[in-house]
Amino acid sequence: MKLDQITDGELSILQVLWERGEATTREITTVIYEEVTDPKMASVQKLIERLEAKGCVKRDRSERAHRFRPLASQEQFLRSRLQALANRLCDGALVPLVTTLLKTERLPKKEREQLRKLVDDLWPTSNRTAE
Amino acid sequence: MKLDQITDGELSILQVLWERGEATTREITTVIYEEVTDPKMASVQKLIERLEAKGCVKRDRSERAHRFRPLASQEQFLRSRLQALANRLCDGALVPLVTTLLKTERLPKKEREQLRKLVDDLWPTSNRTAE
DNA sequence: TTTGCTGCAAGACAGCTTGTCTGTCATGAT
DNA sequence: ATCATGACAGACAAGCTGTCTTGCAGCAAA
Repeated sequence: MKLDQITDGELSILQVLWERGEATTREITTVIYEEVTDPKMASVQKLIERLEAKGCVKRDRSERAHRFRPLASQEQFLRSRLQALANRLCDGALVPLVTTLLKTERLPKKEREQLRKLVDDLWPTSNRTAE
Repeated sequence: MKLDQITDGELSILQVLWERGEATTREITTVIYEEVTDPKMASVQKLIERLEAKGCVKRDRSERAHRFRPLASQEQFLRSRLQALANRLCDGALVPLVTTLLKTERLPKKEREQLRKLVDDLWPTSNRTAE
C-alpha cells in the first residue's frame, strides 16, 4: 500500500470514502465537483484507478456501478505522512515531531485537557511519582 | 517565505545549511554529490536560486563565492509541514496529529520521560489536580 | 429489436514541476 | 595573457497530474 505516493487529487477521493465509508464514482463526482458530467466522471475514475493501483482502494464490481471502499484509514494515512516527515528530517524519530507540536500550539483548554488525559492514560505511573 | 512549496532537492540544500550554518555553492555541492563538477555546481546554484525566490535563503555576495544562510530553521520548516497536514486532514487542528503520534509510537523509556517532562513543564497545573 | 442512457476502460493530452546540463560572461590570480 | 573559478540565463527531458475523448458493454423502455 503506497500511502506515500498519494496525490492531492487522489487524497480528495480518499476523503470522500473516509467520510461515507463507501461510494460509487457518481457519488464521489457529486461531492467533489458539484456538476456531474462525463469528463468529470472520467477524471474521478482515473484517480480511483490510480488509487487502486497503489493498493489504497477496494473495488466491488458486483453491481453495474462499482462501489469503492478505502483500504487505508485516515489515521494510517496521517501516520504514514508523519513517518515520512520524521524519516526525512529526524532520522525517523517521531518524538521531535511531538515536541514541536506541543511547543507550537497555543492550545484551547479543552484540547489541552484531552492531551493531558491521553498522556496520563498512556503512561499512568509517571503521574504519581511527581514530587 | 514559501515553506510549503519546497522541493525535495531544495530541502537537501537547506539541510546542509542547517547543519553548517552557512555554506558556499561548492561546499554544498561537495556534501550532496561527492563529485564536484561544473554541471553539479550549476544544479546546486539553480536549486539555491529557487530557494532564494521562495525567501528561504539569504545570499551574501561580499565574496566572489557567495555564501548562503538559511532564513528558516528546520523547526519552522517542520512546523509548516505539520500545519499543512493538519489543514488538509483535520481542519487545521494540530491535536489529532499529536494524538496519532502518541498512540503510534512504542516509545523508549527515556523519550517517554522526556515527553512527560515536557508536558508537565508546559501545563504544570493539571499535574496537581489529578485525583 | 431498436433506441438511449449509464458506466467502465484505455488512452491521448497539455501544463506544470523538477533536477540536470550547456554556454556565456566577469573576476581575480599566476 | 592565460587560466581557474563561479555566477547567471536559459534549454532540456522526464515525470507527474488532472482532464478529456473515444469506444464499448450492459440494461431498461419503447
